[in-house]
Amino acid sequence: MAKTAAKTARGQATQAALVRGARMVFERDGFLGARIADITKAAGTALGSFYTYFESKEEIFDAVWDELGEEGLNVVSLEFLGSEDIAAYQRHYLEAYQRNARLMRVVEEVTNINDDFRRRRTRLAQPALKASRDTIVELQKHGLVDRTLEPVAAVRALSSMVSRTAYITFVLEEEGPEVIDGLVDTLSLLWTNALKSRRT
Amino acid sequence: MAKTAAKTARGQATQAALVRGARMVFERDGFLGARIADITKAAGTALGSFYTYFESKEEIFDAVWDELGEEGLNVVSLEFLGSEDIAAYQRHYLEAYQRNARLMRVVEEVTNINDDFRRRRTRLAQPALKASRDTIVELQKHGLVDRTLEPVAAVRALSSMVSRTAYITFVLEEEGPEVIDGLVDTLSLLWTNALKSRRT
Amino acid sequence: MAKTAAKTARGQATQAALVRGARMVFERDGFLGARIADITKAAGTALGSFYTYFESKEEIFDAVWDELGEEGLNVVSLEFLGSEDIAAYQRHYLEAYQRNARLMRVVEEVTNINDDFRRRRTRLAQPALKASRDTIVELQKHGLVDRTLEPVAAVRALSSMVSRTAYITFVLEEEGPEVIDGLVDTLSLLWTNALKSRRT
Amino acid sequence: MAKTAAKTARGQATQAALVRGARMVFERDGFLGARIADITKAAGTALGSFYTYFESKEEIFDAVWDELGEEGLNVVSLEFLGSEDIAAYQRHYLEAYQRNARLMRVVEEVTNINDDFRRRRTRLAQPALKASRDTIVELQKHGLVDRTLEPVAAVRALSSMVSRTAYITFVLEEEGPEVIDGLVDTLSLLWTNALKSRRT
DNA sequence: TATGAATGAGATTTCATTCAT
DNA sequence: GATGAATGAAATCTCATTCAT
Repeated sequence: MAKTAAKTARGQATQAALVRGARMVFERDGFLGARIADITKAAGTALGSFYTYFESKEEIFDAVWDELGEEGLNVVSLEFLGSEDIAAYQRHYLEAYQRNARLMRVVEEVTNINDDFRRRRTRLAQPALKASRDTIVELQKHGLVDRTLEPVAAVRALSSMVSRTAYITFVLEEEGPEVIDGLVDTLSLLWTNALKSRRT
Repeated sequence: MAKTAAKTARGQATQAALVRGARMVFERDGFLGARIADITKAAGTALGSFYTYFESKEEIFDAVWDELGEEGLNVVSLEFLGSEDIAAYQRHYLEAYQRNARLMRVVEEVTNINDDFRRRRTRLAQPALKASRDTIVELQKHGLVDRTLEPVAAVRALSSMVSRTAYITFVLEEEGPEVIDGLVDTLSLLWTNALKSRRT
Repeated sequence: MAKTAAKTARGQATQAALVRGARMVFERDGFLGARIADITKAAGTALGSFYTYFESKEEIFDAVWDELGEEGLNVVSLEFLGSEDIAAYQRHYLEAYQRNARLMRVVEEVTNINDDFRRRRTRLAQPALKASRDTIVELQKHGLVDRTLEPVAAVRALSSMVSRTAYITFVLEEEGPEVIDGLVDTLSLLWTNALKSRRT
Repeated sequence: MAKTAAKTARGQATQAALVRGARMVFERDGFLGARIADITKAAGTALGSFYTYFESKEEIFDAVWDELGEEGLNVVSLEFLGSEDIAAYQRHYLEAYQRNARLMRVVEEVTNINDDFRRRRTRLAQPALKASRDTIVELQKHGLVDRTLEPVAAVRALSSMVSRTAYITFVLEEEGPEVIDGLVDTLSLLWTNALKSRRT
């Protein structure tokens, strides 16, 4: 993806500084508001050096997003539904979201602006969504989840519920980590209840 | 909002043509992709006429959004929770979303780009959100909704679930109206189950 | 000059309203800052009516300037040099300048922008300047004015002294009528002394 | 003042070329008539390079004016009144004015158009005006200048006389350097006579 | 005559990207 | 590799003037 995989130590340092600077500027100014010149300034490099490592603003955003990828923020998984770790999983997700709220705002911005990024983000989410669906199907077989639910739609609905609530809470309302406990309680309860099969 | 309220019939026709043209161009090219010149071309007016009626692309987008406002797409309400009309309400919402999917994509785009618009949209949603919360509180009093749920968080979560699912289904996946029946079934069930208080 | 000499009473009223409105707007916004639309708004007429009576902003400025012409502000005359009315003449000039200071600022603006207006203004000043020169020459013959002075240069110098001092005082420093007495004293003295022939 | 102080020699050369080009274009077309594109064309740079060094036409005009500042054209000083150098000082001023007549026309244009520039020009003139006033006061103490003259008004009047005469002669009438001798004679005489205290 | 909507030429300004050193 | 100056395409916006009613 990156134009050049920096080979020398000096090169690697410059490239890393650019990614760090880019994250800073994106968080402060948004994607559209960020100018290449701002990024190189924040990185302490010359303007021209940007193009030694990246072809465009989109590409360096991808690099920033990659660094974030390991936080598990790309998708809300339902794989833990059967286990007792549901709450723990949700807490983990919400904490990561809150920590990266500024950047998540930009991720939403770019998703709605750039088709390539949207496709990439969607693609990356596929495996987790498929696993979630399989989990639902499995639980339906065992009568632990309502059998009238359409599995794919249910996955979309529940992961939307969690991710969008995180967006509203941490991006729009800019709440801090102190609200997480309450959120976990409410979301876990809704999630569990929503799926649980009823014996009339 | 509009710079000038056209006084003559001719003026009103031009203004209306511009709003119509703007909607067309926004749907086709997105907000950022739309150029003023494209809008006037679509409206069949001279470039300068745009500025007779609007001060900026933002302002004409507001006008387009106003026309959409009556569709009830600004917020998912929970006021019908207690009644038997839940499914009907959801069907109505989803049908409107599907009909306006192209524009809803742009609404999301602008929301993530323009702080003024975001604030305006959020402000408009407040009354419905408050009414939804009151409904939840009321139902909790009567034991019809789980009392351990935090009402505000629950409203956010459930309305997020519906609106975001609509976004994924009709904007990202570009599904047609034929999927609405199945969606209504699944969403109603999840929504009802999620909140229903359990005796055990 | 004016496109149309309004013939009907109604037309004359409109034309007069336009000139009045133009003066107001010129004083408030300057020549460049004045837009035709501002002028018609101030005059209470429709935009299009402007072009019934005037061909351009320059032309209506000429009309405003004409109205001012009778104030004798176009040139500082030295014709009263020989008489005892020097101070009275200067007082009259300074009072008129102070009364019309806002417009005189605009006159200077237009003079430096528009060659046609500059030529017209210069042309209008010629007779008074010639008369002033003749007066000087006459007084030199009688030994009342220093004979080594070059008459044309002297006229330029002394009328400049008065008009420019008025500009600095009333336009730049925005002084009120209360400073006129002191100014008249100083300017009269300088003027008289400057020219008076010396016996030594 | 300038947006960027060019760091490399190449940059400094470009910046200097722009200022040179601007002066050329201003002299030829006036301030309003000058387009940024004309300036860059005259400088032999790309349009965009203008904005590397200047934010606006006003700012580059300031730079041109700065270069002119050293000519002493900003204000007519009366500090040499007491000495025998009066004529020499006036000659120096008039020669500089004649040399820069084309630009002085534009300076007057901008002064009447742009409030910021007017303020800046006025501010720069203050020290010399104060020194001139002090000189007058001093000479009055020694009985060398008429004591009934108001010093500030006298300074305004006499410097106006010289600067405005220069404007009329070199800008409006476009006279060449050959008229300077005559002018110096007349202006020196007027100036000296005007102030000289009379015993009678 | 009066009205006010329509027109479009023209200038400014931004900033991603290239390139010479 | 690093530097930062140079480039120019592209889009916005203004407003004098025209024109249909």
